Amino acid sequence: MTTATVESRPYHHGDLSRALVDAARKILETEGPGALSLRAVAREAGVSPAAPYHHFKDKNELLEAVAHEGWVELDQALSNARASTENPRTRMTNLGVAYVRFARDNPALYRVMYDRSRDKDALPDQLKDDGAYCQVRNTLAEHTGAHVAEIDLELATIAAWCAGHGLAEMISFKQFAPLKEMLGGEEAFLRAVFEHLGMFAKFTTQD
Amino acid sequence: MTTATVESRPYHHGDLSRALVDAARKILETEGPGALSLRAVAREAGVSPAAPYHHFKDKNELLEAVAHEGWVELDQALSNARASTENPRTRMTNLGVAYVRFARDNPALYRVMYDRSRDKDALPDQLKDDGAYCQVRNTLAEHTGAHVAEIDLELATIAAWCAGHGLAEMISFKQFAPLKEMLGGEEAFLRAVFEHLGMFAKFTTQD
DNA sequence: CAGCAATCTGAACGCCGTCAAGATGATCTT
DNA sequence: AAGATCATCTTGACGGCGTTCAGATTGCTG
Repeated sequence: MTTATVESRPYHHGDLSRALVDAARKILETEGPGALSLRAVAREAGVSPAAPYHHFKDKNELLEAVAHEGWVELDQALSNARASTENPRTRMTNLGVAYVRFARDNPALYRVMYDRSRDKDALPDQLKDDGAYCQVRNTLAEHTGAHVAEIDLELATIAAWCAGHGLAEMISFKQFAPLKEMLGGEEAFLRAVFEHLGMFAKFTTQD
Repeated sequence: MTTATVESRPYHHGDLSRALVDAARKILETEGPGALSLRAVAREAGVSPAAPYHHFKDKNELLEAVAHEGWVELDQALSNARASTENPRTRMTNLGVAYVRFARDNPALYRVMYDRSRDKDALPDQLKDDGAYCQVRNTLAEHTGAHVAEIDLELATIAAWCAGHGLAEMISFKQFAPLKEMLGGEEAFLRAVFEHLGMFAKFTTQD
């Protein structure tokens, strides 16, 4: 038996680490973060409650693996958004929309990603090197040109990131439903909020 | 015996609801959200694990009471910030700084507040009537004058709120430490990020 | 094939949220 | 003042949780 996608070692199970992360993500999607217990993950993967401990130090480490996958996929979403936009004037807003849409489409995953970050008081390191955060900064740099100080670029990126995160966490709030309808849908609402931030255009004329 | 601050009825305990909320907040402050169990709260209040159920339907309802207190205190913090600033040019930024400072000074409480909101997909209703959210909108209205459409005002308020929330959740991230130091402290960093949003000034010249 | 190390199981510990049944004691009626 | 009533609190229990550990199982190495 033991037919499975072999990554590095075909163990008893095949590749239990992989299966556990998949099981966790399935539970997250279908039942939400509240139902994600280590025992439930093990159950979903068809394995005893203690088995995960041979692959992850504890529950937290499993969740970090899940969160890592989330960040990778967010990277890709932003890359796609950036590549698919020609007009530089709307590129930044499109990036923001793509960010929020990722969070809206994967709410439980997004929550796990930030819960891990908050517990560590740090975003994943790769974000700053070549990840999603860097995509925002580069797009911002394209838009503003070369006459902008490094520190201003950094601060504007942080500001944009914060706005995106805030909107991502609030986009589903009931209070915004009438406004969404008035503007013709969630997409339009999103775009409108981003444009009212005015942060990207204003940025260059700051001082 | 039974000497205690009587609110509506002097019960066996005195006022256990009050004591439970206080105990919960104490645990939140001293041990963080992870340590906040209903049993620990009961223990802290010197009462059996089942006692809380005569005052709150379940754990969630107790946390909602805690969150409610948090929103009230956030209201007050924003009121104070608004009242203490004369210069209308810096009023909006000061409001944002006060918001983030509240979150930084009460991280566990702030987290409970938003966790409850996310579970209900709604901010507390009073926010829209005369609470903190309304303070932001009013300050924004002062700043922009009367020639602004209602919907633009609303969108700008949402944008500001999202930015504040995002920054509140990220302010403690390690990645920002060097930038904080470079700018001369967390306060200056905060102010700089808010100013780079440029959202308030840009708002009037949007379209 | 023998031994070893990696992997998995089963059972246990203490903690959790919650509930039902009973004890306690304040209040209300008469 | 006495007794009934009812909100309040305790005790004890249930199942689920994260985690650990001793032991069974399995694939790899020599």
